[in-house]
Amino acid sequence: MEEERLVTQVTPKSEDFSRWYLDLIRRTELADYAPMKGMMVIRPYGYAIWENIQRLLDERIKASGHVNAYFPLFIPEGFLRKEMEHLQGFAPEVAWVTQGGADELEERLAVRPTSEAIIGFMYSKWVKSWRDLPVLINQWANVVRWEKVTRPFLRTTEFLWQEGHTVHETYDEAQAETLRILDMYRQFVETELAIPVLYGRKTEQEKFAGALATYAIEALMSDGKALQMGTSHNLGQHFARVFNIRFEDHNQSLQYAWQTSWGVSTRLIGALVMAHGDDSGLVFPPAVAPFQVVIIPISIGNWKENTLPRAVELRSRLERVGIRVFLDDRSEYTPGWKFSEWEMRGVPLRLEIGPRDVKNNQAVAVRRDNKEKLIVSLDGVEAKIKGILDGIQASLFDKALAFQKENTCQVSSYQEFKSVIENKRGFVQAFWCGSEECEARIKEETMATIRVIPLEEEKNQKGKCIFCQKEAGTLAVFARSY
RNA sequence: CGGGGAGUGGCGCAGCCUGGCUAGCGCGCCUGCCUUGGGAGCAGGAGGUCGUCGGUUCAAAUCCGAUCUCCCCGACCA
Repeated sequence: MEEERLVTQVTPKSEDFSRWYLDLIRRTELADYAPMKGMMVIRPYGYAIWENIQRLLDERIKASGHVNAYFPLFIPEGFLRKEMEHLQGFAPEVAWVTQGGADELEERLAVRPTSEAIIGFMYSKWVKSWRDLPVLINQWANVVRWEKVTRPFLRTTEFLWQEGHTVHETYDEAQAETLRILDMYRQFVETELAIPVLYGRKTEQEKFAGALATYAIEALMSDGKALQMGTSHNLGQHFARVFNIRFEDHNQSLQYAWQTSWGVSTRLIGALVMAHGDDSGLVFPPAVAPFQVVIIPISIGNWKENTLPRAVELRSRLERVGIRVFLDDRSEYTPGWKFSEWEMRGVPLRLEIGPRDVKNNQAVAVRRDNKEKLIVSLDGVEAKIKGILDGIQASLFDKALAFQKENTCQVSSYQEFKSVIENKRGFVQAFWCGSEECEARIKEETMATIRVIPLEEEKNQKGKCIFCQKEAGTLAVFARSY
């Protein structure tokens, strides 16, 4: 009880999840509101997480044969108009540049909401032969979507992301790439962010505007709502046909190319907050935490002479083995204040060093995830800390997985479906006949949408549609979502 | 974009209905002393043209209008 009162500037999570989320983000300095609608500043503590995400994901992107490039921020209106479904999907949220300096532009420029159009145009110039394929390019960029409703990290007018854009000879290759990336995202999110995901195909209603098929990873936040964390699209030949991306194949026949695109965004930071955070604040998995360890010297007596040097030494020992450490040697705050502060900021492991510890050649380690306290000898401390951090990473995932399992259920009647969505939330598996009407009516009546049709469920399933009772071959996963 | 709520020092709020003298309070911040193993104490101090623009009035945080931003609930979305 007393402990929960420590963080007085943040609404408790159990009391009001939405306010907890917003309070926490500002109080811990992940982000702050900018004065323009829907825009935010990602502050250094939040941006550090993005840099870790970038570094770790970029490694995976490159390891799978992709290279980085950069395309223009602006897209001529005519380019967006080429693919009708794409245009219709994005038109309501495109920001336009109509003027350059004092002169009105002849053709207005879209601030990219996504880059398929401009990249499609460039690819048509670069792809001529089967020997040019595959093209495997990724870009790290910002995009702008003029959304009606915004929320820090989850949906902002401008956001940062990576978008991969590939070109292939055949449908099969494009489809293989689409699924390979989906799996890469799954592994990345589960390994580095410690968030378990469901993955599968999106319905026609939910797919990317202009794609043949969209696949996504979806995770459950701790309020029981789902969050789409990444998407991978098989674009088919839609963009190739309108941008004329053609190549001569092995038989000297001219073919339209097959494409994919895929992305994850700064939304992942919001997911970290909502998936792992608790009443004491943020809880970051060590893999992406801005600081993995915070060292707090216990300031008693002439601690600057006796204790601080040991803390400094400990910091360099840990840094030498690649651990991100912050030594909080500020004398204006008490140790107790620092404990709470760094707990709120989600640092995975706290190391306390006081006179007792100096005498015994040890430190007191306190895990953020379970508040467990343990004495760690400074002999071989590097390996021990690494071991603890690995343990935290693993147990955060296990905890989130247990939560996901507890909050996933299969229902067989519409009554049950409505009751679970209304009261317990979480993922709800139910048979669906495949009709858009049933999907739409369910959404209208329950606010739940089909998050994914799990890959392994796509075949060999038989049941009755939860809504219309007709024969259904698809076991879909429904949830209310962000 | 529709419905509702809200903008007052960094944060959380009071004051507004019923206009009036120096715009208050808690936390935070600054200085000093003293403390420091779970958000210490005392003393002194700084900081606000009350979101913005306009109107009414002798006089506006307060009344009226417009506008910007935030939050909640819906329609749209990474």
